[in-house]
Amino acid sequence: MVSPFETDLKWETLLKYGTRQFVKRKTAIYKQETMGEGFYYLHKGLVKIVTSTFKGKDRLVNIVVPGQIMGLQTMDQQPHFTTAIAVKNAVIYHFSCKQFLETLKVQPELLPLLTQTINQKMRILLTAISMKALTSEEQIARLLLNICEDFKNHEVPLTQQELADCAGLTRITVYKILKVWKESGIIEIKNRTFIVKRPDMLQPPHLTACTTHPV
Amino acid sequence: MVSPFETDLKWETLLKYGTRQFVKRKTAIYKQETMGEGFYYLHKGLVKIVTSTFKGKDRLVNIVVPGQIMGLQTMDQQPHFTTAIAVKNAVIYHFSCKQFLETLKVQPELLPLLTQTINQKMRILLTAISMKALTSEEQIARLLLNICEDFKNHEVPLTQQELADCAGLTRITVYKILKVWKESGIIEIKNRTFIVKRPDMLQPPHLTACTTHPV
DNA sequence: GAAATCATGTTAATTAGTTTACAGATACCA
DNA sequence: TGGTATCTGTAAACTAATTAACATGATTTC
Repeated sequence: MVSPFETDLKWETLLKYGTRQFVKRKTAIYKQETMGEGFYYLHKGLVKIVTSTFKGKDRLVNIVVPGQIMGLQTMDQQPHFTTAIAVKNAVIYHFSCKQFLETLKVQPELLPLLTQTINQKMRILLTAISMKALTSEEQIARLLLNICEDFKNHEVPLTQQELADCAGLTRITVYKILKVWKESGIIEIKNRTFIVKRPDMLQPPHLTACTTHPV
Repeated sequence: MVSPFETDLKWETLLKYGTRQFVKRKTAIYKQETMGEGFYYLHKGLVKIVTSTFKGKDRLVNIVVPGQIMGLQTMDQQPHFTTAIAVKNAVIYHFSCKQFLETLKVQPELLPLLTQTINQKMRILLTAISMKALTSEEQIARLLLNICEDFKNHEVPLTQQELADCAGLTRITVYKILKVWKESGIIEIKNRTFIVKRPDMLQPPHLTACTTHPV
């Protein structure tokens, strides 16, 4: 699931404590089950957070946009329970947990920032769970809307497979739905990126009219 | 989802800062969308954490057993995004966020306790998401195993409907699966509580043999 | 610039799970 | 103690989504 919430947190002020790293597209920043010695701030680029489910199928749980934090799980000396992969070349800052905890002691006003960030992640997960009560069509509609909001423009830099992984559906299902939307002019597909032309048509009340089945 | 993890956190040492409350069965401790001024420690009883999904269907996201914390969302001055309902008469301790943050300033060694607790909740949510990759039969199997582990005995104090709400399935589906398991002696149902007789049979490799469909 | 890899387009068959509907059992309350 | 409410048992029909399979088009990569 993609964050339906704004990022107005101020991690930027802490960048001086972090070490900058450059990450190439398709490279993992951290991997599920491995131990990490800190967390990351995304400065530029785009990162997807995936989790390998029981059957080995990946599930895309979160898309991290610049200004956001990832990998906080290691604050707890626990292995990562997700994998972070750059979908665009990225610039990240790494923070050591130990050092962050030290900083926190002298600057306790940072704590709200931490709890806010964690709560946001928690909400994202909970939203992903709630989404399962919707039809696949509604799920993908909300997904696209959230992504659009995140990117401020209406381009969606995800493949059909990734969209499917977001919602826990198959690529075929996603394809069928997108096809209908393409035909009715809600979205446009040109060289492998979607552009949402009519976000209003993806809003809940409008959706019922669209059926995923041929007449 | 029910916690698959142990609780060896030491919130008990902080009880002196909390105010004790008694909660009757079927009563809400806090409600989704309402503002809360603190979080809760469950001392005795049993509490289910539900979230109202988009279609109004409830989803049971977590079962809180004694020794655990609930309602941490309000640390962030945000409304609760879940509802907590006692399923057994409960004794809880309420902590004011403000006061807890003050305590944290003088006792920074409490921070790991907080991050551990939050991480645990996060893991629970993520597990619930991952479960969707499994068949409904496997989901319910894992659910029962987790619940058994949580309660240290093999009795499951949930209705079929609640099990269904845990997994995001319908009661009929749950019923069908339980029926097969009952017939093959894996579980026993007497006056509305399940007892898991053969937890081993619910382990992944064994499960494939059981079909939910009549021969 | 050719080969290999990856992403999309499309169909048909299958199936798992939902919906609906109702009867019987058990608990609760007052 | 009776009545209401809640929970379980069960069947049949339906449908949405999956699986499987293959063809075409677009990028990487060497």
